[in-house]
Amino acid sequence: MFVSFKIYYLYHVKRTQNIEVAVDAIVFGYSKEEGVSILLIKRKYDPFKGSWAIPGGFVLDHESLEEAVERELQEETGVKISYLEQLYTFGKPDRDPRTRILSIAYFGLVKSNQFEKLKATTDAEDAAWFNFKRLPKLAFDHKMILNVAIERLRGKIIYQPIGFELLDKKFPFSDLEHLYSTLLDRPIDRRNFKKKVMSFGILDELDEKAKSNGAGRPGNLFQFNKTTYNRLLKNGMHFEI
Amino acid sequence: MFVSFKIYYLYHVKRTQNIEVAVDAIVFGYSKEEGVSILLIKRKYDPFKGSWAIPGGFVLDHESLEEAVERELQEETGVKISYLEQLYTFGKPDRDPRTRILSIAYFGLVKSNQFEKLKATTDAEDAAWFNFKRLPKLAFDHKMILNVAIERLRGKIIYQPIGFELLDKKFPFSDLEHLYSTLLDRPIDRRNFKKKVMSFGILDELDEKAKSNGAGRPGNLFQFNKTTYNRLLKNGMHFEI
DNA sequence: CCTATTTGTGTATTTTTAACACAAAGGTAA
DNA sequence: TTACCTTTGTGTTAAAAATACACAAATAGG
Repeated sequence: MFVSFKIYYLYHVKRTQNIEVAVDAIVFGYSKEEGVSILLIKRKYDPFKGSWAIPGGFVLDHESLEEAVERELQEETGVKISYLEQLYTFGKPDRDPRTRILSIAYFGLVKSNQFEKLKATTDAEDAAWFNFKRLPKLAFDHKMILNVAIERLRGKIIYQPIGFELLDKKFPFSDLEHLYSTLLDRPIDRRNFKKKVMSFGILDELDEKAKSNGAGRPGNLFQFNKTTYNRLLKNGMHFEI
Repeated sequence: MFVSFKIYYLYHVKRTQNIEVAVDAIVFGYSKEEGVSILLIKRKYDPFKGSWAIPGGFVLDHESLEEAVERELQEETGVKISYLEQLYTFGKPDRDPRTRILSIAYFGLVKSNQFEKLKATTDAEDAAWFNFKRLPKLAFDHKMILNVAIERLRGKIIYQPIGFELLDKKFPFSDLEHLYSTLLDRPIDRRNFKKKVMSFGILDELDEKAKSNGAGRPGNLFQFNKTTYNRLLKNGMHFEI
């Protein structure tokens, strides 16, 4: 009788709910050759063993959601991100076949240099980048989550200068142009685009020339100036491509 | 021994986490007299007993997050919303003094006619509207949550026609103008504003005149045409004030 | 019927966006 | 070393959109 009460207490009073809390991280990377890509892991365990999935995992009791994201990403892929923001919380009761799992999805960007570095570790058989237009079949409701993430990235680069988080610290202007063109899926007029971007005054043009990558006239390298950006932002500047 | 195992199983295997899941609803209402207002409840129990707070509560195992929001709103305030979208998930480990509570905040709008109707029920001693610029002291981290919600509403009415969800089905044009002016906190040129809004073709001008509210020339009533809006949206129309 | 209040309406100016083409720099291969 | 290929850099003009601005007409109330 006492035992039953104890179990009842733990199960129904202290824990009235049966919902587990997880985070997922949709991480975008970019290179001129590979285009915009998303980081996925191959699931090592059931359900969906062997399927590709968005990296993520359960939140520990003491850590913040952002800490959970960075820990899981480190464990599963070894990747360090340069930009992170919350995307959306997916909470349908039956989105996981085992038990109810609530997932707070985050949306991350990695710099071009991190793009190649990938380390497969314990939790995942494999981790790899997939071009965002050629994604494999995905576990759970991850396909839908990715669509939300892609829409968010697409919408966001228009009115916030987060595209720079996908490039190296120093980059040729054409990389930025190519990134926007790929993501927005439309051609971009080089002159008009440059005119507009430079008009914000948040890009420093360096004296260094970009490396020669085969053929073509080498261009100057540029660098995003976050300090200037923040200052201008305070003064009411409005970034919009 | 068997008993310990059972408890261990329930507590540590089936339930490795100690996080409770709640939803909160930031509900906006509007009337020309009262301006943009937010629906709050007075807490009946500790912690923060007697403080004003955002309505919300724990998610039941079987219900979706949206269902939880609507149920809690019904229980606590009796208000029915006309627009609901997810706002943000607040997950800091210590945001509630009792135990870790994750809150998925939603953002809702009610039509002007619902604005007055308020019913205080069991869970809250009281429920009331507060002008969004004159908010009382709030429980938990609710102040911060409200700020996020206000920013979201402000940002959103610019590029999505959700302002109509705050008005009656039929409204005089000046109501819309006043709503935008209040929310964006800047004067609006009546002629330019009307020119732009009407250019989208999503407002039907009715033959009825608005009631006389004291003095002034009565104007026509207008009505948001959602069907037309959805059709135009598909054809690539871009709403932006 | 006079006054106060609110609605309705058009044009001119400025600003922003969009369209558009050719010369210069370097790499590579003949 | 030269000819060719690829890529970068640059300015003007036309069209579209945003902004600034003022007065007459309709009603309510005194």
